[in-house]
Amino acid sequence: MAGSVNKVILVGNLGRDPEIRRMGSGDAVVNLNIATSESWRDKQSGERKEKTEWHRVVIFNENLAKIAEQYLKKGSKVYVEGQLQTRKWQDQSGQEKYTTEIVLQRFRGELTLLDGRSGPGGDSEEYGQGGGNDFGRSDFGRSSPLEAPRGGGRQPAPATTSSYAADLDDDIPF
Amino acid sequence: MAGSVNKVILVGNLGRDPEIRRMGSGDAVVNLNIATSESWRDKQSGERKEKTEWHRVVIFNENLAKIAEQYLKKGSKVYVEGQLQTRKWQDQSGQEKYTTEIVLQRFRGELTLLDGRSGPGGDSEEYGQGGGNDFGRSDFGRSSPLEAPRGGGRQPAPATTSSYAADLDDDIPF
Amino acid sequence: MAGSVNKVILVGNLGRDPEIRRMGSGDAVVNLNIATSESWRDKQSGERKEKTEWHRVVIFNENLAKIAEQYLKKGSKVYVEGQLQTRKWQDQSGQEKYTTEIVLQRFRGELTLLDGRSGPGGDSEEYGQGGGNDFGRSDFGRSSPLEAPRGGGRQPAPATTSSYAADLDDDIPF
Amino acid sequence: MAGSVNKVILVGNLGRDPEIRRMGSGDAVVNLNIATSESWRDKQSGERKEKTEWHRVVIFNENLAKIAEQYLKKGSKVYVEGQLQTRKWQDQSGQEKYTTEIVLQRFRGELTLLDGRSGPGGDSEEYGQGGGNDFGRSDFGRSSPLEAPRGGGRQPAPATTSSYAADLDDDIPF
DNA sequence: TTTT
DNA sequence: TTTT
Repeated sequence: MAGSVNKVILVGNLGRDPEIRRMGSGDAVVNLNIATSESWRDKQSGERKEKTEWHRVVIFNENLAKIAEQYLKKGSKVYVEGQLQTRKWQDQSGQEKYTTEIVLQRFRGELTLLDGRSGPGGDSEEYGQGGGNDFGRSDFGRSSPLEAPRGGGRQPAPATTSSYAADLDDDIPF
Repeated sequence: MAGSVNKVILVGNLGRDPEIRRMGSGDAVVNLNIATSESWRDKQSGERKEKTEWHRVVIFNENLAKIAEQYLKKGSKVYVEGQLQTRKWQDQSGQEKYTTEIVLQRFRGELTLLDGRSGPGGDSEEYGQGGGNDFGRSDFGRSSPLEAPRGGGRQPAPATTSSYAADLDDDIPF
Repeated sequence: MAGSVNKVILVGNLGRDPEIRRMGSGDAVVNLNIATSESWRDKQSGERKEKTEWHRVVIFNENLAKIAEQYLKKGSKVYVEGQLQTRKWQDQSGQEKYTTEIVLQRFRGELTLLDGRSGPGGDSEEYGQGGGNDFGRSDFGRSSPLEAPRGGGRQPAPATTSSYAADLDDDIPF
Repeated sequence: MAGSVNKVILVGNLGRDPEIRRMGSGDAVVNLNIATSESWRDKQSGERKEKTEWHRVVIFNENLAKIAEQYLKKGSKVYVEGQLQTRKWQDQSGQEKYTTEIVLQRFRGELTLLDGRSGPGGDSEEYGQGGGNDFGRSDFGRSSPLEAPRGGGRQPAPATTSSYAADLDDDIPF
């Protein structure tokens, strides 16, 4: 539409382990079920109440899909940024259904693990020291591996996709 | 869930005039249909493509509902901030359906008109002079009218709810 | 300006305990020092690098100030939402200085504790069971305590300020 | 820090034309001065008040820099998404100063023109037809031009960097 | 310095 | 159904 923004920001916990599907192209697509909730005290009864909202997140972004696959699990607390998409489908009986999802497209979206210590079981020295389980705002996606990360002038070396992508193949990305 | 965030930010245009429903309590609930879209050039065909996403926005926030009712119309460009909620309902045939909406709860959410000149048709002197079609981050809601807007210390007079609430009763709030 | 948005979203850790100042009015104003950081692997050296950015957060919002005062401490991980404000001041030598802060005005902003277990030392049963250390998007501020939290129609009871405000006086708000 | 988020979202107007600097590498770096403001009615005096906040935005992202250079001008209304960075510098007298900016790093950030019709002066046919002055969430950056925009599976062709990057070289990107 |  |  020209001049539009479609952004969802969630901080919540995975209700179950990530679900990974493999596309024909070999790319992984990861689905997350994320719960957010609010609690309050009911004015009348004085009771504490809580309402949980479940969100369906779909990750097409390759880097983030890999990371989700490797490091997220049931209970993980994450920061997710994506866009809303509603798709139509038909159930077995031919009924039209609509599902709204938070989508992290290729080269788009962000996913950050917020648990104190969420890396791989063993927890490598890398991870322990290196710091940063912000596994990459995958905005960087698969940007040209030929592109040296010169950065933005006076900024210190910026976090480019290239380095993240490389990391994913040989060691822990955060 | 403790420590969760559920936030949607949209900038888009209304596909039709706002729909107003009156609750038993007399409160208005406003529904907006907002379009966001992205465009890109297809690599293969070289054609320009565009995909529009439609969002259903529900405003329970009283101040924002009034404002939406008065100043928004088909085509208006708005900034909306709310939270995702999915509700279950049954269609006429008893089929279970789910609808996901961006909800602006009472005292919650934001709604800002982004059109250059979007006030009421004639454009009142109030509006012309008053300035600001940022019709109030309705966070202020109907907070205590007994509360003087002393502000935050060194800040210049802050925009408090009180003043907004007052405005709503006697004149145009912006 | 009419139609403007000024929003900052941070997820980071406190570099030191909150600093509380008491205003003439008796209201508390809380300052937080929050660190965010990014890490990446340097293309040339192959080394892991990390850059930390420090943010100065000022909380005028009374509910959130109380909560920050009570439950945040050095190292706490928080989600903060506020607005950017730059103010001018003079140092001892009369030099003009500018400081940019993330401000949570009265009735505005959000503050959510993201640590797994961040409540008060003893940890009440309330807290343990009730869930929710999302201590209230303080949008609710001090909205009218005379206002029953009827909610937004079909929504389940919404989290209103009233209940939160009440909580703060007699028990743990989350 | 591991698990951090540093995000600024602004909707405001340019106080003056973009300032372009050319780096040694030939890359352009663009500075924007953006105003956001809030207005309210003073409780005591009954007067309308307004406070404007000025923001310094720095664009290192190459695509967005080009676009800012070409299409933004004094008065333009824009949506900007970047991150906070504070840098230290010395004025002529050797005094230490700090400046906080909203930075759009390479491959990062977003910039969307919100004016109804803000394209190039003459308004090319391309622009008129092409649609979309959402000039690309430059997340796409300069990602590999060898990467075909296959998209995210069932999604319709997604907006990939590739197409945007290509556009920038031969015609108007929106 | 913008915008309303 | 909007917008460009």
